Amino acid sequence: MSDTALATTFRTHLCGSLRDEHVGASVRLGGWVHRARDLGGLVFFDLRDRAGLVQVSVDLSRATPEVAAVASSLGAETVVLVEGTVAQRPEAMRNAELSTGTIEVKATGLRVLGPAETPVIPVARGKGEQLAAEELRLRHRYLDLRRDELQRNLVLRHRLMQTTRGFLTEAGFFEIETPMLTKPTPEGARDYLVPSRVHPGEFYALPQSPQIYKQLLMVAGYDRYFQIARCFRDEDLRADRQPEFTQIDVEASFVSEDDVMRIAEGLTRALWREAGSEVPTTIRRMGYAEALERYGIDRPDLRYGLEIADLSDVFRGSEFVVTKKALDGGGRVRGIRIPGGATLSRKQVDELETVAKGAGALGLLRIKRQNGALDGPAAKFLAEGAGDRLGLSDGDLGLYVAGPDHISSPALDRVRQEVAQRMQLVPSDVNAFVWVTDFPMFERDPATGALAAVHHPFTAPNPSDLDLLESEPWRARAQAYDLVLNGTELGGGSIRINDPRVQSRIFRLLGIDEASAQSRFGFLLEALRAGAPPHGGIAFGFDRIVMMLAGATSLRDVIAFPKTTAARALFEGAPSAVPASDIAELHIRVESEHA
RNA sequence: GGGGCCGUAGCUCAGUUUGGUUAGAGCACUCGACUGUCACUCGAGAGGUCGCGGGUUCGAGCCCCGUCGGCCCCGCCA
Repeated sequence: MSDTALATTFRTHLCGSLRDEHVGASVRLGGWVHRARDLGGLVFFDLRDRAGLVQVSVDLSRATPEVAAVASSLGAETVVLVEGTVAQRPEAMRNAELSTGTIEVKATGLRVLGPAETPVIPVARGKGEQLAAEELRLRHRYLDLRRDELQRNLVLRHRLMQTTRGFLTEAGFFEIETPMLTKPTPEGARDYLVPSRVHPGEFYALPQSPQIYKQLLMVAGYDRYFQIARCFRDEDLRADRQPEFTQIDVEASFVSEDDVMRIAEGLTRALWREAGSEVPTTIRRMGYAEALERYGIDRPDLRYGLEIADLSDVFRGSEFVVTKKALDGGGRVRGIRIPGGATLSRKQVDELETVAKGAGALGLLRIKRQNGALDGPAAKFLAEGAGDRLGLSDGDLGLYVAGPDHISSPALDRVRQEVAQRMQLVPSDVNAFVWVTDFPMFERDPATGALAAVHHPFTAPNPSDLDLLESEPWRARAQAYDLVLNGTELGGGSIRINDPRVQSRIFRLLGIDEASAQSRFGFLLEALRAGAPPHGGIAFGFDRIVMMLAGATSLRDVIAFPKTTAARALFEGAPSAVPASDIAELHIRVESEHA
């Protein structure tokens, strides 16, 4: 954006974009006083706007009394109008840390446009000075947002948004908005509910995602749709989870999994490029089963090895009680080999065991090879020569979990991640993208034993597994895919069911009877009966992508006005109580928690 | 719903282990000095509900109980 375009009645240029080429020019600038240095007869101050900082100097002996008075009483964060001339700085007075450091503006006019109280949290921070507490940063967000770091993040967010629009528009997608006041959904995350004034006792829900609407748009023939959609989920927060968040929501008709993945890769490539990074030309794919087998998780971090291996055979026949019990019970013994791990102390390995136990494992078996010999509680129970099949080289440590896969996989996943972090095996400059495919259609609710959709109930089964749906539903694979980067899920999607008969079968399997399906998803079933093209799509977690590309550690640093971990907005103080009359009008009653 | 950490001057923190005189420091702020600074420098000064409530004690920033707020994690997030 050129300065000419940003010139206004008040200003001719932006502070941060002045350069040597402007030397001699008369300029008018508006901005915030970043920091002032009053030397007595000479006052310097740094003036800040969205483009950056520029130094302004005021020679009090030559200034008018009015200008001199303002210059010697400048408080931080005051908004001022500066008139002056851009001048080259003397050689020795240049500041290499500023992009405007070779010049300064010699002020002839200086006026306060917006007086400012001393900021309650500092905007200008000294080198090495701590950031104010996050609570205060959120409470006084307009001050925190003035900081260069947050401005950079939000500008990047803007650019990524425009890149998304540009790329998808170019690819033939239409940006179409869907309602924010929608129908509550009984499963999935908890809904944010909005009471209806006109319909006593009835509620809207804020959308958890525009899922059904985008399918309706496909039925309606729009063929390719996208939306940068705000979504809401009333669940507890995390550093990477906000109650209201933004998805890049994409859906297309007459597509296969490959088509959606190709489009998604193109978008990802465009986004990463906009942020100055590259995505490999081909993104590898890995089946869900393989991901769980080798990494213990469906979103593996492939920046490092430490793969999980099945060592059941090595332990089979051993009288070691832990492994024997697991193997006899139909479980397995799986583990990871840590090259050079024999140097880990007893205490360190105990801490890894705590991690494994935290994930549900009963314990963490350890065997190390030192000076050729195997050492560890289970080692002496191994049959002659069996230990060699553990694949441990001298100095290695093997860590094993015995038991059923649903215990050992998550436990080994966490151990693997912990080891990688502690032993600094995670390269900082590698982007390991992977598509995880062939998710199962269903999983069992551990409490009730009932089938639940892994993805969502509109996900299409793999055509070759259609016959398994009723007989062995847990073996049926879905046409679903997740894009994973460095162990983080960037987005996920699926081919949807476009045959109403298949949709009914899935509902039945999920224990949703005809009447309930009709009342909950009737409008979708009806639409599918009206002639639905094969369609599918994907949704990306936009905030999370911005966070990664900005190098931020919290979603709050890439959202202008985020909520706290208790889902409060500290600046405006939401949520808040409302007048009793407003509540009465909505036909609802508030009960005290301790009534 | 559960676990952990944190809350002392406007801001960042020390002081809490072992209760004891008037609660400190740096930055910011106010006043004064200073014409080449860029985290300006120098001198002086002002600034405190130790988150809040209750308890123990002759005495509580410090110990105990409760509560509010923030952050991190588990559960939860089709």
